[in-house]
Amino acid sequence: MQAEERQAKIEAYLQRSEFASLEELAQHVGVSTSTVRRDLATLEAGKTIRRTHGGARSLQPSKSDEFVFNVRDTHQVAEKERLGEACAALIQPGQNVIIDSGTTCFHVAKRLDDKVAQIITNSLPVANLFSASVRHEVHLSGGVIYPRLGTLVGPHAVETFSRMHADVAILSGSGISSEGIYNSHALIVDIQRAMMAGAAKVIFCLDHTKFGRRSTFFPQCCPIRVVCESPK
Amino acid sequence: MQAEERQAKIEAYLQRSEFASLEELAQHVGVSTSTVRRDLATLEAGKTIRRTHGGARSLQPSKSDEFVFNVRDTHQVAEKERLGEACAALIQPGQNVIIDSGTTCFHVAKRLDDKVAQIITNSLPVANLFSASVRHEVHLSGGVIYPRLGTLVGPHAVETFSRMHADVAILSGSGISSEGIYNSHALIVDIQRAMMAGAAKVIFCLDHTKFGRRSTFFPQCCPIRVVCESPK
DNA sequence: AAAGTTTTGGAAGGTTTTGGCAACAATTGC
DNA sequence: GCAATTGTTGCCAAAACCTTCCAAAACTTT
Repeated sequence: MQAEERQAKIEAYLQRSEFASLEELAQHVGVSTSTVRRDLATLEAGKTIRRTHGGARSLQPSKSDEFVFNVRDTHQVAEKERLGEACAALIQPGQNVIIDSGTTCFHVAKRLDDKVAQIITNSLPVANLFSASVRHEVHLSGGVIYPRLGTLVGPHAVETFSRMHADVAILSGSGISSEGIYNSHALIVDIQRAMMAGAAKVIFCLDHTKFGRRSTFFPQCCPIRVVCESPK
Repeated sequence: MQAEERQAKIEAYLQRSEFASLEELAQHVGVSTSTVRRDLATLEAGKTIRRTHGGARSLQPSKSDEFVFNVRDTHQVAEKERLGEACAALIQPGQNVIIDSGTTCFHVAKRLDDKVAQIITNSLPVANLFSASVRHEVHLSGGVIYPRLGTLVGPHAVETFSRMHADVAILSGSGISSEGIYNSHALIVDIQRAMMAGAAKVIFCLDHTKFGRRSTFFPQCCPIRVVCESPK
C-alpha cells in the first residue's frame, strides 16, 4: 500500500471513530507506528486531523458519533478491544460474516479489516464503518431504526436474515447463565434467532460483566455454546 | 495489446479502485513494471491520474462525480439548501415520506424536522441524520451498500419499496430534458421506479445544473412532472 | 528480406520511505 | 511533587522505489 492510500485510510478511520490510538491505526493499516506518526504529521499539515497524545482525532467529526453507544463507550474500552481482537481471530480469511448490533460486535467489526469481503449486518454503525470501503460488500438488513442504538429491527430485519446464509454469525448478549444467553430486547432476540439459523457457526461475544447475569428479558434459546475468551 | 488500449485499461482500473500499486497494475494489464511506469507518466501528462510513490491514484475517483456523496460538500451548498427548504415546504405535516439517496435529497431531509414522523429511505446519510431522533420512525430499506455513496441498492432494496407505501416520494436525478428525467445508475433507477410506484405523490428535486442535461444512462420513465423550483 | 524505428523488459545507481532505536518530553499514579 | 509509565522526536540502516540507460524484441519502411 502506498503512502496516500494509507493516509486516506487513516483519515477515513478517524472520521468514523473520532479518536484512535497510534497502535490502533498502525494495526489497521498494517504499518509501524513510526510510519503512522509521519502520516499523521502530514495529515495534520493538511488540517484534516489533529494529533493528540497517544493518537489523533478527526476535525470533522463523524456522523455516527451521535450513537449513544459510541459516546458512553469510554469504560471497558480496553477489554472490548481485546475481545474484538480475540473474536476476529476466530474468523477465517474469506469467510462471510453476519454481525449483530451492539458495542462489542462493533469492536469485532473494527478488527475484521480486509479479512472478510462480505458482511451482513443490522447495525448502522457497522455499516458506516465499512460504507466507504470498496473492498467490502456490506449487506444491510432492512428494518426500522431503533433510536439511539442505530440498530435495525422489526419483521423486515428478521426476514432479511432468514433469507441469508453466512459462514459465521457474531452476536452479542446482555447476560449469560447456565440456562443460556440473555438479551434485553424482544425485537433483537427475534433477529438473533434468524441470524443463528442462517449461519454455519455462531459466536457470542460477551464481556466479563455479562457472566452469571440474567438480563431482564427473553432468554436466548440456542444449542450452541461458544465462548469468546479475553485474557484479563 | 496496444499502448493506448493498455493505458485506457489502467485508467479504468484506477477510476474503480482510486489507488493502485505498480505491481498491481502490471499484473492487471500483463506487462512489466517498466512499461506501466511509462504509461503512468503519459497518463499523468494528460492530467487524468497522478503518480505516487509505489503506484498511482485517480484524479477523478468516480466518473459519476455528482453522485459521490459528501456531506461536507461545499459545492453549490447554498442553492441546495434553498432547494431543500423549498422542497420540504411541499410536504404536509404528518405525511410519511420516501427519501431517495443523493446530496439534494439529503438537504431536503435536513429541513423536514418534526414535520414528518415516518421516513422510508435507502440512504445511509439520511438514516444517520435521524437515527438518534425518538420523534421519527425511520425505515431503512435493505440492500447492499454502494461504496462511497452510502446508498443501499440491489434487489433487496427494490423489494422493500415495492412493498411499502408513502404519501410522498422525494427523488433525485442527474439530468432532465423534454424526454424525461435521467439517472446515471441502473441500480438506482430500479429503486426509483419502485419508490414511485409506492408513493401517492412524487417530487423530483434537481438543481439548475441538471436542466437540459442528459445523463449517461437510463432515462427515467415516469408520467409525473413535478418541478421543485428554487429562486436563483 | 534488410535496415531503421519504436517499444519493451531488465539492470545499475541514486532517492525516498520505512521501521527500529535511543534520548527527551509529557502524562499518570502514588 | 516525584517516580514510573507512556508517548514523541531525531536519527540511521535497510528496504522499497524511481530514474536512467541499454539491449532485445516487435513493428515499419524501403
